[in-house]
Amino acid sequence: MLCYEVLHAKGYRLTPQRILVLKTIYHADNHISAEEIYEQLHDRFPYINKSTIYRILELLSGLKLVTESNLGDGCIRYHAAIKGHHHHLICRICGKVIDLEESTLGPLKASMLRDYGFDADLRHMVISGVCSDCRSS
Amino acid sequence: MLCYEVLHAKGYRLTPQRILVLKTIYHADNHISAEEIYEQLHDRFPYINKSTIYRILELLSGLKLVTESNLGDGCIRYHAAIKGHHHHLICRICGKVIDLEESTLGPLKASMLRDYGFDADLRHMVISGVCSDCRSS
DNA sequence: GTTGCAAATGCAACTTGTTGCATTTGCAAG
DNA sequence: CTTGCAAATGCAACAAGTTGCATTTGCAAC
Ligand SMILES: [Zn+2]
Ligand SMILES: [Zn+2]
Ligand SMILES: [Zn+2]
Ligand SMILES: [Zn+2]
Repeated sequence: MLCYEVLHAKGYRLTPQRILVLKTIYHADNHISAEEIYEQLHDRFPYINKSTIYRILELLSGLKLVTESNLGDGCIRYHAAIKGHHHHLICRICGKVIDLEESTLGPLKASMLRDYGFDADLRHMVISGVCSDCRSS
Repeated sequence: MLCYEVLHAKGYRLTPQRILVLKTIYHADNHISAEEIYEQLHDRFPYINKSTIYRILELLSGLKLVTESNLGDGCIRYHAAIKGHHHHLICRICGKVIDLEESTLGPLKASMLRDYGFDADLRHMVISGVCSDCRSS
């Protein structure tokens, strides 16, 4: 897996805990929370500590190996960056989630750069609002 | 203050705690956190309870009397909606904050509506990235 | 001004996430 | 295969935010 090489190249150790967290995020169907990662791993490997999980997630996020997103359920959720980027529209009435291609926000990124010289990090945005079904009723 | 009328019109009681929280947010120079509101109020009115503050903020936010935003310092910060809306670009290198007029994201809002029928709530976005100064160095 | 009662608050226990520090360990060098 | 040591982890205490429930109170009706 490419992630291991990134860690090694930047001088970070390849510990069993880091490998387990990376595998858990990679194999998760959807976006997974720190708590869920901890629960899954602690069942099989009781020696794994909660604070270690949080520190590993902070590291992986800083290295951009995983993306963080706040889907509005009160916790940060993680996603393997290697699986690609995308955005979410979340309906605040019915909770439905619409996924957007990363490229959808290309014009926005370009206008930020042109007007403000600001290189916006738009890899995994979450936008709240009301979906078409809920608007018509 | 208009906020009181909104509360009354929707059938919510006008309690001393709610009035104090509204005044504190309105008179805050910048975006203020729940913890800061609690500290300021608890100094002068020791009977005020922490959980009450959090519940009031949740209510005011739901009624759109205040806007929530995560400026990346680990807590949600609040802003009086009556003072107007805007967006923030935050540089992840130097921490500088660039404020945007609400209208800047008008085209984005329009394209969400046109392409997905989604009425996006873009009143107070926070976008992370790298500012022009930090990019040139 | 009383009264009645649902709404709001205070309290305390709890959950979730963070931090400082002692111990352990990945891994590079010999 | 050892050794050395900075990096990483485990632990326990802590901070921030949430929840259930008993008590209090805003306020509308009389
Ligand atoms: Zn996503
Ligand atoms: Zn909906
Ligand atoms: Zn703001
Ligand atoms: Zn900068």
